[in-house]
Amino acid sequence: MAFALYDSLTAQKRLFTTQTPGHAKLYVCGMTVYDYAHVGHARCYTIYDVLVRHLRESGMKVTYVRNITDVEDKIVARAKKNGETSLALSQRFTAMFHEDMERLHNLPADIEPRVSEHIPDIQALVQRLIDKGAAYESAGDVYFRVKAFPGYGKLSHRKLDNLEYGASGRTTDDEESRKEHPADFALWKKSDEPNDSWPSAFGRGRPGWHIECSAMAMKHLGETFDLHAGGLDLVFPHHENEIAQSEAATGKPYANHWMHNGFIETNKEKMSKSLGNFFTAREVFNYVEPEAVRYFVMSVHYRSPLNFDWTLDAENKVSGFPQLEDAERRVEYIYTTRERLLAIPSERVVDTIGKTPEAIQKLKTSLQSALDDDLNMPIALGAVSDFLREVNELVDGASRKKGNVAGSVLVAAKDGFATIGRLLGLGTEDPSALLLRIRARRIKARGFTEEAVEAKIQERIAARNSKDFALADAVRAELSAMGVELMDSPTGTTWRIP
RNA sequence: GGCGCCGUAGCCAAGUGGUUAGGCAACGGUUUGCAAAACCGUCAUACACCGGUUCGAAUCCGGUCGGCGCCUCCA
Repeated sequence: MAFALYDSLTAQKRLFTTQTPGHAKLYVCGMTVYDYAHVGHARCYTIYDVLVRHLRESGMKVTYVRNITDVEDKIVARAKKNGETSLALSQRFTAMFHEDMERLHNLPADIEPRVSEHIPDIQALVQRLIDKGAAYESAGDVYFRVKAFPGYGKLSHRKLDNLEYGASGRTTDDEESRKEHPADFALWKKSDEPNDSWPSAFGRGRPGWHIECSAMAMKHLGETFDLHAGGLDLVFPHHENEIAQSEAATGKPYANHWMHNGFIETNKEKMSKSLGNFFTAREVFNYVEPEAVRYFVMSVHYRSPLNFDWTLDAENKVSGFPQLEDAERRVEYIYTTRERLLAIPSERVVDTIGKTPEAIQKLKTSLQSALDDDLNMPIALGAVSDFLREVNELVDGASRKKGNVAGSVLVAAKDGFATIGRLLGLGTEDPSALLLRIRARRIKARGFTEEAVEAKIQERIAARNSKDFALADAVRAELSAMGVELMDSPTGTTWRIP
């Protein structure tokens, strides 16, 4: 395996290597659980899911650590507002997060450390930094001394002198006055929130904003591990600070490879909580299959921005998501094709070794080489398209008069779907269940019932049986106006909503 | 002010020194009582603009225009 992956630290694509041969240790920054996962989170964790799947398919053992940030100001604030404890709030949203991930077909992380369960580790790391002179106490807070770490800025490729302090307008003068240098950042914050602060050698308080990831990553993966990943917005300051505090503490390299995914954008703006221009994943799941979101995410390279729009109805209510609907049609194509393949009757399968079409034969190689090249999922989807076309062609061949398919080719096609499922997490559900679910949702959205459609179809069948094609066509036109498309086949009439 | 990213056919989107990306839409065909689905073909000698390097540039270099991100909340 030769997996080339863009590394944010060296700003170039380079071979992904592991410290322990055959064992990849990954840390992905997880969610702060005070709200539902939004579409941006869906993108991010789907990308890293494909990364993990790809490494495993390549024969690697993978330890995938993705934390849950359950100690944070926003959680405290939201819990207070709701009149509940931070723990109750964060546990609820952690469960929701897991649910969303499962619906997206994202595999669970191997280890999912929570900040609340690592307070002693965090405190020990802070103490270690104080002991080394890389951190200092100031009015009950503890700050990291950026001047103590010469490599500060190496990830985000910026120099300390060039930072425009307070550019975000979020720091307070009060806090600034407690720091030696404006770029110094808090490792421990003085606090006496009843359920959200802990006693420590440096006074009662809670962890700062970046220290938790360093503590948890090093605890579960060691002081140096293979890959650290997260959204592009974490490069600075979050990951920069993680490097600083970790390497200052250990004197060793922290992560050997850094990977960052691009944003979801809407109206050419980053989708973010602060701009309020976001949709939660589960809101979107009401309009399309979660797998359509997965497909959508994979349709663009992971470092590029991904544009996301929605349409509004006459009452200014959200009526749909065009890109996701396109993606859903592709997902339907995957399932329709698999359904057709599985429906080939056994008498059409001949017990011979046939010539397997190239796109079926080479599917796995194509997918792996696409992913080996900086996790190029659009190329992988291109290979999937080629594969599906060939599968349809062989299904067509098998259903023609006197047509058949060689058993070996059928096996290869089925294997192809299994590979797509394992590697990309697509096409793994029961085809007819999924297709019927989509249809049911769409007919409902159009304001009709399945029963009404079925009744019309019966009407048309009667007309056809009596060779009244004018009436049959009239019914077809009527259904077409309702958005229903009929498909006549030797085994009966089926319908769909395109 | 500093750092960085992007601009590819009607649309989405790969590629990034010479060789088919892929998808959607549209149109033509095979098939069908008519359709749909599926498949085949066309659209496609496209790469923001201006210079330069090169036998050869969408790709490298310089500049211009347009869009975006980060510079202590974000995935």
